[in-house]
Amino acid sequence: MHGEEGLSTTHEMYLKVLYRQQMENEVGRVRDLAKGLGVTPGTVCAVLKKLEHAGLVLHDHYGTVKLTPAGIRVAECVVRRFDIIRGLLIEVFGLDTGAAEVDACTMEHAVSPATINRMESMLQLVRTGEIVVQPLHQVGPSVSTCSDCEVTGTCQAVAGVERSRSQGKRS
Amino acid sequence: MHGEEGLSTTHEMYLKVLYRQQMENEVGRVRDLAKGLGVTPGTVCAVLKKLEHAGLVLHDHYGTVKLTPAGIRVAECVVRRFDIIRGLLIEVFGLDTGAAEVDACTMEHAVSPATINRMESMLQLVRTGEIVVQPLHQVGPSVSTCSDCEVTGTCQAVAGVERSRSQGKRS
DNA sequence: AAATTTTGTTTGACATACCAAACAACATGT
DNA sequence: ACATGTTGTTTGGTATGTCAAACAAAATTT
Repeated sequence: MHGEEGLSTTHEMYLKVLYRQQMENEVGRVRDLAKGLGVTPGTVCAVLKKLEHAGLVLHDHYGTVKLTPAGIRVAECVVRRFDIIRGLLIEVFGLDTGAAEVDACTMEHAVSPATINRMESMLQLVRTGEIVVQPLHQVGPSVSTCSDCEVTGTCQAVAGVERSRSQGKRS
Repeated sequence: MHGEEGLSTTHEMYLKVLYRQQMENEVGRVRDLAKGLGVTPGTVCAVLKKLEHAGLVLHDHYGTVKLTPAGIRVAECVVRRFDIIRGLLIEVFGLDTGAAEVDACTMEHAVSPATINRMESMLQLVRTGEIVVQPLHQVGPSVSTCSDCEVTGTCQAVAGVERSRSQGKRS
C-alpha cells in the first residue's frame, strides 16, 4: 500500500508491531520487536536502520526504539486497515477470529485507500443494521474447493500478537 | 496464499499471466510474459527455471512455454481468486473497474481459502438479491482519510492485462 | 567489583527478484 | 545463403529481507 513511498510490507509490519508494543509497554526494545515479528534481533537491527533513515523511527545504540510522528501516522494507518479488515471478515463474512486475524494481517498490505474506505462503510452499515448479512452467516463453515488451496495462511508469528492484543482489549 | 507450497506472489503472477495468454494465444512466449508482467525477458527466463523445477511449466530452450496440469490447477486457483475479488469490489463495494482490478490483483495473493469462499458466497447472495447493498453504493466516491494513504495502488503493468482481458470478455 | 546473563550489533552468508548488457539462436527478406 | 532483425539466454550486478554466529554493551547476581 505505501509502496510508492518506499514502504514495503515488511516495513509496515515493523511499524505496526512497534506501535502496538509502545501502546502497552511504552518502551520499544529490539528483543520484543524480534519476538513480535518472528524474526531474529539481527534482522530487526538491520531493518531499523532503514526505518530510521526514512525518518519513521528513532533508535539509539543499545537503547530504545521510538516511532517518530511520521512513523506513528503510518502505523496508525496500518492498524486502521487491520481493524477494518478484521471486523469485516468476522462481522460481515462470518469467519472465526483466528482465521480473520491471520488473513487481515496479510490483506492489510494489499488494499488501496478506496477499498479500505468502502470496507469501512460496509462494516458501519452492517453494524447499524442498514445492511443485513444474516444469510451469509448461514452458509456454515467454509470449505476449500481447490486442491491447491488446502492451507491455512501465513503470518503465524504475528497472528499471536494480534490474538493477545484483541484478548487484552476484551478484558 | 500458496506460500506453504513454496509459491510466492511472483510465481502466482507468472502462472496467472501465462494461463491467460495461453487461453488467447495458445503458445506461450517469453517475450509476451515479460510484457504482461512488466519485467525484462532475462528475469522471466530465470523465474521460468524455478517454475519448471517446481513442475508447474514446461519450457524448451529457445522455444515455447507451457503450463503443466499442476501449473494449470494453480493458475486457475489464482484466476478464481482474482475474479471473485474483482466482482466483490465492483458489485458489492461499488468500486470502479480500474481500481477494483488493481486491488484484486494485489489481494488475490493475500486471501485464504476460507476467506475467498466467503467472498464468493457473498457475491452470490448479492447477485441473487438475497443480500441488498444499495446503501453502500450511495456513499459516493470514496475519499482517503489518512495522509499516508494518498496513493492509488501498485501492480500497474498487470492492471493493463486485466483490463484488456475483461474487455475481451465483454465483447 | 567481578562474573554471568541478557540484550543489542555486526558480519558473512543466502535466496528472491529484478535490471542491463553481452551473447546465442532463430526467422525472414532479398 | 547470408545479412538483418527479432527473440531468448546468460552473466554480472543490485536491493531486500532473512539467518547464524561472532562480538560488544548493559544489567544483574553474588
